[in-house]
Amino acid sequence: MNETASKTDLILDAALPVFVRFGFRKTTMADIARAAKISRASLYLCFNSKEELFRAGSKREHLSTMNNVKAALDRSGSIFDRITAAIRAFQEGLITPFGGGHNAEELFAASTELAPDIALEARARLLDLLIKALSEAEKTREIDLATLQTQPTELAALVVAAMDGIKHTRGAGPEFEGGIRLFMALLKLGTAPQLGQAGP
Amino acid sequence: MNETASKTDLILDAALPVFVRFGFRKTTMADIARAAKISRASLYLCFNSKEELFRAGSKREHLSTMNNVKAALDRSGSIFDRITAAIRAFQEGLITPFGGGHNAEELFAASTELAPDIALEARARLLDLLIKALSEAEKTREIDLATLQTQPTELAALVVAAMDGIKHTRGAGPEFEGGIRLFMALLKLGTAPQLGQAGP
DNA sequence: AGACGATTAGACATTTTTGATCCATATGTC
DNA sequence: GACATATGGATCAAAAATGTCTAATCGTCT
Repeated sequence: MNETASKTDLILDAALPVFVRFGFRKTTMADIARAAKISRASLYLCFNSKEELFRAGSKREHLSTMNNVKAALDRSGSIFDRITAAIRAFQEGLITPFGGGHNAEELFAASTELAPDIALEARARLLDLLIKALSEAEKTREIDLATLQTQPTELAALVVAAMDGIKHTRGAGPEFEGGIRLFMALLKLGTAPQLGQAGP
Repeated sequence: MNETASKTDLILDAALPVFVRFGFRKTTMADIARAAKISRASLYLCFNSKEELFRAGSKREHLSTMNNVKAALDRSGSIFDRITAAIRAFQEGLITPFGGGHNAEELFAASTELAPDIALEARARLLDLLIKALSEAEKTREIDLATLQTQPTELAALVVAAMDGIKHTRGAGPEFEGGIRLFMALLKLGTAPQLGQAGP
């Protein structure tokens, strides 16, 4: 099979916990090589720099997370439950693994500084998936956007913004869950289809 | 009160978890200063070097642990229970805090390399306390060393050696507890007073 | 055995970080 | 004001990290 991909994956598997434990700055290529049980020289055969390695890891993590997000939206259930699950997957995939603590901030900073494109692309894709889900829900009359005089694109942006705001102000634990639940309840009320308004 | 002592204690309080988390090598004076919420310059007003700071922390930790060991031996109960508790206190005080993992080894190495006198003195004191406890137990006829044809000093040395060996071969978790329990049972049998042999 | 690619240890120059010191400037305290 | 103490920043030597390179080693294949 593709040996290079498998090799880099093994390295990234070993590197992730090291980055999580020590942060980007305190993690050395020697640390990663030791964790991956290869030599430092071999590390540079797969990745040309520490930054490139980190970017690859960040990309893989984002891809994996976005797959979970998409799966959550594709499952059955109400549009609200699916969006809630998608948001939870997004948060757990990109925040929780960096176990809340001293390193979380430093790692997040490194991510947005060294690989801003990856993080931004993931956000764009999340927005896109939400727009698609909301559009379909509107077509099937599960939700009604006429009351709010809005569109799927605008509403999806609000959802993402709310997610960000809730995460920022509150912590990342059960408080975040509560905030999301409240917001989703609000969304449900605002988009409830008006019975007997379907047509003439 | 003694302001310098209190100040250094505050610094050591802040430094210990940093050392535990990152190990000696990866911990910088800037890290410690940040954790203690003082400036690097102030740090050097209390400790002349990183090594001196580490030694002070190690010494304080050893003192605290040895107090617990002494307390365990001074409590009531059989000599075997008290020795078992003392050994457990010794292990938990100097090993467990360095949460089992990557840093434990590095920290232990730093301790025996940067402050070998402190560790050795603690061991000597442990031996001394055990000798005293065994001597008193012999006086009160709780144990009988005649069967083994030995003395408190020799027996205490064996206890320490066994503790070391068990810790070294087995891990530090419940396996250590089992090993100690077995050894103490052996010790109990070997030192059981011979009934009706007290004297003419 | 010999050839081959992959992997490695190790030396290396360069850049970055850290340890440690110093000073000029706050920040209170008497 | 006089005094002690804390701080940020400049500074310099020492240590460590990055990234490159070469020679040696290893395993595999024929």
